[in-house]
Formats: sequence, structure tokens, C-alpha cells
Amino acid sequence: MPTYTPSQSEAIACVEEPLQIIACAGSGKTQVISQRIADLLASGRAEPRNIVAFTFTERAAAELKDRIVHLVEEAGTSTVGLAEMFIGTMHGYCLDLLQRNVPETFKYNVLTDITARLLVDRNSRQSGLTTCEAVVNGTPKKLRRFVNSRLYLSALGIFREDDVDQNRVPSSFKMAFEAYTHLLRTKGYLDYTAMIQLAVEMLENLDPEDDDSMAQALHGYVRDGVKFLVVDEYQDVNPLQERLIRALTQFGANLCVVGDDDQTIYQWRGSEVSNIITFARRHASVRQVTLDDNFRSSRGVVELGRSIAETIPVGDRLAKRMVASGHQEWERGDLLALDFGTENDEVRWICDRIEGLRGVSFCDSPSATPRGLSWSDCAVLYRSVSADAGPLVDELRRRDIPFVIKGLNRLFDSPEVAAVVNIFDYMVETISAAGLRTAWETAELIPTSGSWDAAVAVLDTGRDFERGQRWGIYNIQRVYLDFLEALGIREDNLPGQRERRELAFYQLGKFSQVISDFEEIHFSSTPAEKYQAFAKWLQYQAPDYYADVDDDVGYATPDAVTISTVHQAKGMQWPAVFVPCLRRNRFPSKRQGGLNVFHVIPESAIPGADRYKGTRDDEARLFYVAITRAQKYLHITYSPGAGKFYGKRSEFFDHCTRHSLVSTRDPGLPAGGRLTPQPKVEAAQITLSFSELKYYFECPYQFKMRFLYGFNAPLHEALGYGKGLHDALSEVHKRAIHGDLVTVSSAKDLVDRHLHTPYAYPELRKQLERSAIDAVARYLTTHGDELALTLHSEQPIQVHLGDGVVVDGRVDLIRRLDTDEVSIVDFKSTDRAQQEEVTRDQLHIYAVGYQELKGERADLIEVLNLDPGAKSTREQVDDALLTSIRDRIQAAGTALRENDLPRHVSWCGACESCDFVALCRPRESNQRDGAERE
DNA sequence: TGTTCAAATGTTTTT
DNA sequence: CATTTGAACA
Repeated sequence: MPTYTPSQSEAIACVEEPLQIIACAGSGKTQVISQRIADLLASGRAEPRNIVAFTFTERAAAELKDRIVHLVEEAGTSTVGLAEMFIGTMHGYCLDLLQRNVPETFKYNVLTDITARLLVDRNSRQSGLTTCEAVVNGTPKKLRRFVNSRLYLSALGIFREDDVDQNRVPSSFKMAFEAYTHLLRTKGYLDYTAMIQLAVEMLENLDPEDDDSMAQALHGYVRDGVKFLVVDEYQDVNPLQERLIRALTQFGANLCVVGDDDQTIYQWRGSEVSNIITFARRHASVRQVTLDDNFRSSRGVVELGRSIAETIPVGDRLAKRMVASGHQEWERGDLLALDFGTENDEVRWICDRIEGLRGVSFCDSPSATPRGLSWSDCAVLYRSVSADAGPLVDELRRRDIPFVIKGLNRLFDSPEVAAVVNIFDYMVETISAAGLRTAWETAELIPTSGSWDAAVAVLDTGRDFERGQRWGIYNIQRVYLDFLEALGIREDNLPGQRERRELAFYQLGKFSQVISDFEEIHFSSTPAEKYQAFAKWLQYQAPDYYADVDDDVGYATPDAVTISTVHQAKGMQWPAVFVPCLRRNRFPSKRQGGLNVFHVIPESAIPGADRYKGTRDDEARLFYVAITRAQKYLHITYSPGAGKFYGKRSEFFDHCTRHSLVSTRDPGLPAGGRLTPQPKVEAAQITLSFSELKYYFECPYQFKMRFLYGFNAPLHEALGYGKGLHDALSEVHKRAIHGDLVTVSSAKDLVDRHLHTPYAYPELRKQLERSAIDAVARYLTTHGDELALTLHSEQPIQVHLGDGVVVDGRVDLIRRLDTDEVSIVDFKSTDRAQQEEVTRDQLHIYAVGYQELKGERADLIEVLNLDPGAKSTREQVDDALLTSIRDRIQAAGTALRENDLPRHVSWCGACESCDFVALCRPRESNQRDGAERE
């Protein structure tokens, strides 16, 4: 067990009263929270299911969970049931809460930022967009479709997440809000805010008298289940999230909040610093523990950081005094604040320095043997990557220095995507076939052995909008995939090197995702209009929507310089950090022109509205975060930017030059010999869902196409049928667990509640509804008397493989048979065909998960097919398979980390059912799935 | 130190 | 196209 400082130990041990941990940068707070939770489990004070921990990102959650599991294993505490501990985001928690406990919401789909905006624009009136008014200089103006939808959505966000004074909000906005809410409900959507909002409303109104069995269960779950709540990054909690925290602790759960007010950098997203500042005043007998030992950085970095934080008025900060307690030595010349005459000088110097630091000796920990610094030990942090990082990127390219950049990956800027966009310009006849061909030639996307004419023929057929009545046949995704297929495009027959071809395929895959986003909202528009709208959207809207796509293909961590915004660097550290472009008006950043949310919701209606605009002190906190990312070498630089707005030095830059530990002239590179550059290796956390893993087992290359490149199968008109059945049965089983046994007469009611088939035409919808009712009735008839033996429904389970690989999933049903055997059940319906061995694998993974959950083996696995006359299977859990499956998951993790995801050597059963064979190899049989194509 | 006006500007991002 | 900056002027 690691040794802890007295204050760390105090925090770990405090489990009786409300605890506030004030954690300075680099103070090891994740370790402290992990240890505290591990100790709670070891002492028997809490079962895993009594613990809920919130983080702000999935990544942080994965890391926290991994640490806890390690500590629990080290301590020799049982890991049984660990899957029932919730460690994740508030959004994840609320979504889960709703979708497991509130039957009405089982069928809801989640809107992303992109699909929400598409929905608002598509339904510009019904969403309230064009009825909402912005008051500019006293004159109300209606918001406009496309132009103001982003603004409208952010206003809706603030309205729901902040404590907005209803009386000061114009009625036009309130009506618009009602319209939007209504639209979400009728279409069966939850946006990110609605997830939390609905959950909070549920929790705040829990009524022990409620006679609904599900509502009672939810009440019991919160009252008796949640005993310890931990909230990480508490400084970033907004008012709605604070309500969630209150609601979850209303029955006396212990609350522990962890954060650093100096690192509040998301005010403009609603973070309310006062939550953390006044925490002690708002809760009785709070224990406050300050972790002010910074183990990450040298004295120089720590003191410079602290001096920045101390420019914030005392009343707006929690008292703390960060001190350097790590092993990094400060040496004169480590901290530089340099002023350059031109942008080019600045950028060249940064690259020189990065090259010069390579091989410099560095120790990651007091006991570690020194290693030579490498590319990945350097990070360049910008206030705005999109505005300022361009010149550096050019210079790094010129010098062949590897880098990864976050914040400037504009999907639509690549020639590949431009060529793809042209497909749809051709579809709506704004360019000619020749123009299209030129674009594809320019983008080097025409395979060595391809049939261009056949590909264009696909489009010609596709744009004949007189082919049939059903709108579902004018499927954009289908046209796209068919076009690629006709062209004969493969990852290995594109021009260029392996990496270029991989990147090109990645772009094609991402575009498939773009289509899915659009088509989810526009599926049933009249065909011609749908293609028109798509082409227009690609031209005007989409480039900004996809302004920063994730560009890492896979889990491999390259040895490369990181370029990122300060925001994205939060929580990370590097031996050497550069903070360039410290220009006035950029950092601290000022002003925002144009129409803003305050034209829609008056400033006076929002308490602390200032924070949405960003204050100087907010920027100081951001600068503080930037500085404290550095372990040893820190370079703050300035050069005048283009235009006189950015032609002066930032006050933060001047602050640094005045600091005594900072040098303002380049003393040259650190003295001493050079070692071989050795990047720090950190194996990426891999969390796979059961279904992802299933695809991997089916075919690693299919997995890559689907999840790493992002290819999506065409939307199917019957989509939602399988899920509806699942959800209906899930309600049946959940109610059964609470002793509420449903009978055949409820079949219709269940289907009404759960079947959601947004893409079905009326005829099909009726037909699906009938078969769903039949299926549910059939299930209740044949299995009704077994319901009382239900053990778990939609039980979350996990499989942990020691080295950061976690498989996460949910089992449809676990029940006890009258023979007293425990059986794991998976429901199947008219899903895509799946090979039997894959199903067997899948159920054995469940069996492994069950074992981790309960500490006991399941006896049987069953596949219950809900289709009429279909065959169901039941077999014993196979011990050999149970053991081997763990090894195979482990191997999958290794393969993912190494990006070794090959296709099968020859055509096989997996190819038969693969949605993307066409992009992989020639089809064995020439016939395609006729039904889907009409 | 305050007022006026022309010129220049368009961040940051998780779920 | 609304807002903010910074210089010119009072």
C-alpha cells in the first residue's frame, strides 16, 4: 500500500460526516478517493452497490474504477459484486436510472448535440425555435432556422440547468421551451440535459405512498441503496447537478466532494464555483481536508502556479497553500517566459526546444531509473487551438516531428470528405458526373481496380425518385455503401501508404456516421427533399458540426507531441509544457460579439450570469491549469498575432516575466548528457461493451470498421422492434422481482408503452405492433408461471481482466429454474442472423460476469427466441469455455492496443452476416439481401 | 478620467 | 451584426 500524507490519510479515513476534499493540482486526489472507496469496501461499511461516484468524463471514470479494482485486489477484499458499484458520469447515472426504473423512458433515444440541432432545425416551428424571440436593443426578433439553432439550444440548456428566475423570462421563450419539451416527448428523445432533469424531478418527488411497484422500487433503491456518494471535480457542478446530488443524499447518504476551486474552467457551461466555496456552510458538521502537497511539479512550477491563483480575490477562493512535495528539482532555466518578434520565430523556437529536449534525462518517480525524454513528453497548450495552432502545425510537419492535435480536426476539410460530399451534389444535380470524378481523382480515392461507371450508375438509380412509394427505400446510407461497393473500394487497394489508406478509410467511416446522424432525424422526408436537404446541410451546417472529430484510430498511444487546448489538458501532466501565444485579448480571452443567449434569456433572470461570459479570474484559473500541467520544464511564450487586437502581450505573460523563478532569456538547453529517448508507456484503458466484444469475436476487422472507423449499417424500417420486445419483457421481469406478476392480458399495454418504431411506415408499424403483442403474449403464456423465479432483469455485469481491460454489459434475464439451477437467458428476435458459436461465446461471457458478480457459477445458458415457431436452446455452462473466454478477451485487449485487427483469411460465416463485407472482399454469392432493397 | 466612435472581431466542450 | 476594444478627444 502506498504511504499517505497525514491529510491524505485523514481524507481516506473520514467516512462519517460530509467530507470536502480540497485538492490542489497534482495532489493525488484520484488515489485518495480510490483508497477511501477501497477501504469502505474492505471494512464492510459498504457493499459495492452502496457506492456511487461521479466523474465528469468517461475517461476519468475508467481510470478511477481501474484504480479501485487494483486497490481492492491488493487488499485481498473480494471483488464479487463490484459491477454494482456505480462509477461514471452523472449523465450515465441518470440515463441508467431512468432506463432501468421508469418504464415510460425505456424506449427513449439519446440526442447528441448534433442530432438535437438537426431535430430543432428540421422541426423549426414545433421545436419552438422560430417562435422564440431574441430582444435586441429593445426590439424582439424571431430566431431563425439554421442560423440561430445553436443559440436556441444553449438557451434551453441554461434555462433547464441553472436556477433561472421564471418571472423574468419572456413568455415567448417559455412557450418555446414547452414546445421543445413536448417535441422530445412525442418523438421519444432525451437530450443530455433532459436525462439529468428528468432523473432529478423523479428523485425529488419520490413518494413512499406511491402504489406503483416500479416507483416503490426506485424509492427503496435510493433510500437503502445509495449510502456513499462521491463527487469528483465538484467545482464544475452546475445548479441542476447540485440538485441531483441533494436528491441522492436526501435519505442520509454520506457525501464526499472533491475539487479545486482554482481549477474551475467550465463556468461558461454553467459550473457554479459557489457550490464548492459554500459547501461547508451549507452542510452541517463538514470535515474539510486540504491536500496542498503537489507531488507532480517542481518548486518553480508550483510557485508560479500559486502566484497566478493568488491574483484572484481572497473572498472568491478557498484558503489553501499549494507546496511542492515531489521529487522534481527546480533549476534556473526550467521556467522560461520568452518574447518573440514574430509568430514564426516563436514557432521555430518551440520546435527547436522540443527537438533539443529529446534525450534529456528525466525521472518519473523518485525511485525510477532516469529515461530520455521523447516526443510524447511535450505538450503545447493553447487557449484556442483553432485560432492559434496553425503555424506550429505547419512547422512540426516541415520538421517531421510527430504530433497529435485535439481541437482542429475538421472532418470536412479533407479532400476525401470533400469528394464524398460531391456524391450528394451529384445526386441533386449541382455537379456533373465529370466533376464528381475529378473530385474523386483529386482525393485519390479511386481504387486501382475499380469500376467508376458502375458506381455512378448506383447514384443514377438512387436519384430517380419515382421508383416507389416507400420513402424508406431512398436510404442515404444504402446509396453511400452501394456506391463504395460498386467502386470496389478496399482499404488495401487505395493509392498510398498503409497509414494514408487507413486514414482515408477512417474518413469514409466517419462520413457514414455523418449520414447516420442526418438520417436519424430526416429518415422520413419526401425523397427528393431529403436529398436536397442533405446536400445543403453538408454544405452549410455539417462542416461546423464536425469541426473536431476524434482522430485517434484505435487505442494505440503514439509517441507524439500533444497539441491541445488548456481545457482538454485538465487532469494531465507532461515533463515539458509550452504555453504559446500569450496575447492580450486571447488569454485572458475577452469579448464575444453577435447575438448571444442573453438576448433570449435576460441576464437578470440568471443568478451569476457573468460566469457564462467568462471573467478575468476565470481566465486566470485556466492559466493556472495550464501551468500546473508541467512537471519540470515550462515555456510561456509570446509573439504578436496578426491584427492589432492580438498585438500586445497578455497580462499573464507579464506576470510570469516578473516572477523571480522565471527566466526571460533563453539559457539554452539543459546541461548534461543525453539518453536514448524513451517514451513513457501507459497502456490505454479499454472498456468494451458486450456487444462490441461480440463483434470483435465475430471478426476483428468488422470491429474496426464499425467502431474505429465508424461505419454504420443503413437504418432499417423495422428498427426498434427488437428493442421494444426486450423492453416490454424487461418491465415484466422487473415487476416480477417486486412480486408484481404480469399476465397475458397486459401484453397490449406493454407493447403500447415500449414499442417505438420511428422509421416504420404506417402499414409496417401496425404489423410490427401485432407481432410484438403476439410475441409478448406467447412469452407470458409459456413462461408466465416461471416469472416468480426471476432473479435479475437487465442485470449489469462486468468482467475485469487485470491490465485495464474491462467488459461491461447487461444480461437480459437471470432466473432460477424449478430444478433450482441458475440460468442466464438471452432474448433473440428477428435480429440479424448470428452464428451459433458467437451466441455461445456471448452467453459464456455473461456467465463469467455473473461469477464476478455473485461469486457463484451459473448452471445453464439459454437462448430464448421470441419469434413464432423459432427454436430456443438451453445448455449447460461449459467450464472449458468459461476459462478460455477470459484468455480470449485478454487477447482482444492486446490486439486492440496494437491495432492488430485483421479480417478473416477467407469467406466465412461471419462474412455472411456482416454489414460491411462489400468494403472488405468480393461477395461469395451474388445475391444480396433482397427484402431490404425493396 | 470619462465619452464617443470607427474598426475589428467571432473561445473554451462534456455528456 | 451586435459587441467590444482602443484611440481620439473632451
